[in-house]
Amino acid sequence: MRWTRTMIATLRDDPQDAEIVSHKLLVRAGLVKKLSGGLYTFLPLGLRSLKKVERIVREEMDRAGAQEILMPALQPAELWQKSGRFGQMGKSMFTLKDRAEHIMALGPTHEEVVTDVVTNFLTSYKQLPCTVYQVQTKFRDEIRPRFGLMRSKEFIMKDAYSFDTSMDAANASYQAMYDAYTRIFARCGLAAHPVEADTGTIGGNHSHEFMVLAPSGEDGILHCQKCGYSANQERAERQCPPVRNGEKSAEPREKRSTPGAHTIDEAAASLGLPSDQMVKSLVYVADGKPLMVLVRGNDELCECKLRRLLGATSLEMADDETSAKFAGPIGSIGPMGVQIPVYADIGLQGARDVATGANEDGFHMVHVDLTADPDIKIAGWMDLVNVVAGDRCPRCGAELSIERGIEVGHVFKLGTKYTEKFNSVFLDENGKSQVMVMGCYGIGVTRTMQAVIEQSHDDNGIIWPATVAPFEVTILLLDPKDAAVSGVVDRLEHELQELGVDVFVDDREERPGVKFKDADLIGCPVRVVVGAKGLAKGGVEVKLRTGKDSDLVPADSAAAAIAAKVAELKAALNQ
RNA sequence: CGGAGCGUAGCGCAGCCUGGUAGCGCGUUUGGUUCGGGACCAAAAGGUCGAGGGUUCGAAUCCCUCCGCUCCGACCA
Repeated sequence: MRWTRTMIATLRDDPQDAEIVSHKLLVRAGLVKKLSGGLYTFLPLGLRSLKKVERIVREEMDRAGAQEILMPALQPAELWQKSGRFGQMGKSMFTLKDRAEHIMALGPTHEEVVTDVVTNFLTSYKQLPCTVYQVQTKFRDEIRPRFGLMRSKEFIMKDAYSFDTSMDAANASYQAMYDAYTRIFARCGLAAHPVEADTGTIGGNHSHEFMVLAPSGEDGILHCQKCGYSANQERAERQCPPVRNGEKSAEPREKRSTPGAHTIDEAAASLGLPSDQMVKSLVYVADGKPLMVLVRGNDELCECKLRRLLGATSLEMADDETSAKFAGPIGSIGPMGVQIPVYADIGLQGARDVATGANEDGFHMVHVDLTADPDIKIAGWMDLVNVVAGDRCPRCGAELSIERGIEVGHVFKLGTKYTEKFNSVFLDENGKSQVMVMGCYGIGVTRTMQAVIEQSHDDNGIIWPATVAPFEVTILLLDPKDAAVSGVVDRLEHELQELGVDVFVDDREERPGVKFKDADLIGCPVRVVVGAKGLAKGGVEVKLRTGKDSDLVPADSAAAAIAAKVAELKAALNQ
């Protein structure tokens, strides 16, 4: 392909609306063009990379024994009502009506459709296990699209679904996908780390996310250097330090004046207590119902854990008015005598002498015994806190560290959540009807492509891994008007194509500096410079995007040498 | 949706406070000189100043409403 016949516009300046480096580069290198918030056109260069990621995904899915299918993006709402997710997904699902006034949805994911499909086809244990997948555009009405392709309203996802006869068999299918994912990301040149994750609205009981570490990542990942435990902050656990109780336990509770103290730190200072002997009491409203949560003074509540444990769709902190109505003014809340359910973090179990708000502005209560106090009713003890760096590993007790990550893939063990609702049964060896066990597996293909850039770039531009670069080789035609030079380029281009190399020629009538800068920006792995100067010295100059110096290679043997180099680069990633 | 910011040429921005001729850099077109890491000179094309309303003799500028975009939070591949 030739630059002058390709729709590429490289930009010198960073786009005004891009924040993270991969988003800037995506736009500057002319890979995508924004149509509107969360909606992007893939330009020729960007599409080529995207297709390469897709190809790797397909190869690995096929290798793992999955079959490619293609399901409709447009789906009847009834399917979603059947699974019970219509309300749950409602806000983030694009819905519309057809001319007969039937409510339709643009698929944000396909558990419902696929379960409906296979229920008709998979009727015997002899057909199982079965895994199907598709590469398709998904639609999600994101609350806040962000960072270019990272979180967009329309994106390309590879979604796979496995169906098995038993939990054990399902675990094997899960493992096969897990292994395929590991290979897919490695082949894309990405370091993606599997971490234990929250299953969210997809459901099921066990899942792993594949995370690309990056400061711009939207998730926190807790990691243990010692034993290798890794988990998304949304679900990470910890070994809890013992509760700090007072010197003299079980004294009668006592109200103390704490004028002006509204934060834990202020109250702790006022009472002369350490913050981990304080109890933080928070009033929330979950699906319209008020409740109270208690965590240690030095801990943060993890709202997503609370939401999951309550099974709530909406969850927000109560406003001042609501808080005062059911407990006390914000800043002085406590669990004594409240008429709403109170849930406490497991880290507070055994707390016999702690301090809380007194439900009265300017007062706190000390010597509070959470278990024995007759005025305190704990509806449930749950893991509710946000685990942070410095907390102890739940497995081995070593100190946890935290990093940011981009979620490029997510694998779920779903159990029978969907297959039961859709009555997806098969006949086993004994002719007995059984419900299939399901798993689902997603890769954000467009996001993966951007994650590659996020992880692999320098000040000059993108550094594409050879497997997913829009082109493997860029030839810079430095003196387009020189017939000898352009003759060499024509031949080299042709020879490389014959050898199966993706080659791109910058044939613009630009000064060399411009071409060098753009070549670095676009970032193809091998750069070949063909110019009068080089030819006079005896050949063409071959340089890797990652390297510093270029090799002078005789024009006649250049194609073979370059093709070998490309093959080597790809082999290193594909092993 | 809550909080913050922005919207002026394809891109990046100034002008707005203090109302009066629509401006700069990059890019684009033409001509010339250049030519190995984002050249220079000259000429040119390109604008409903996000939209609507109001104030005013006069609005990019002041006021109101709406829309869009970006950032922080909840959602997620």
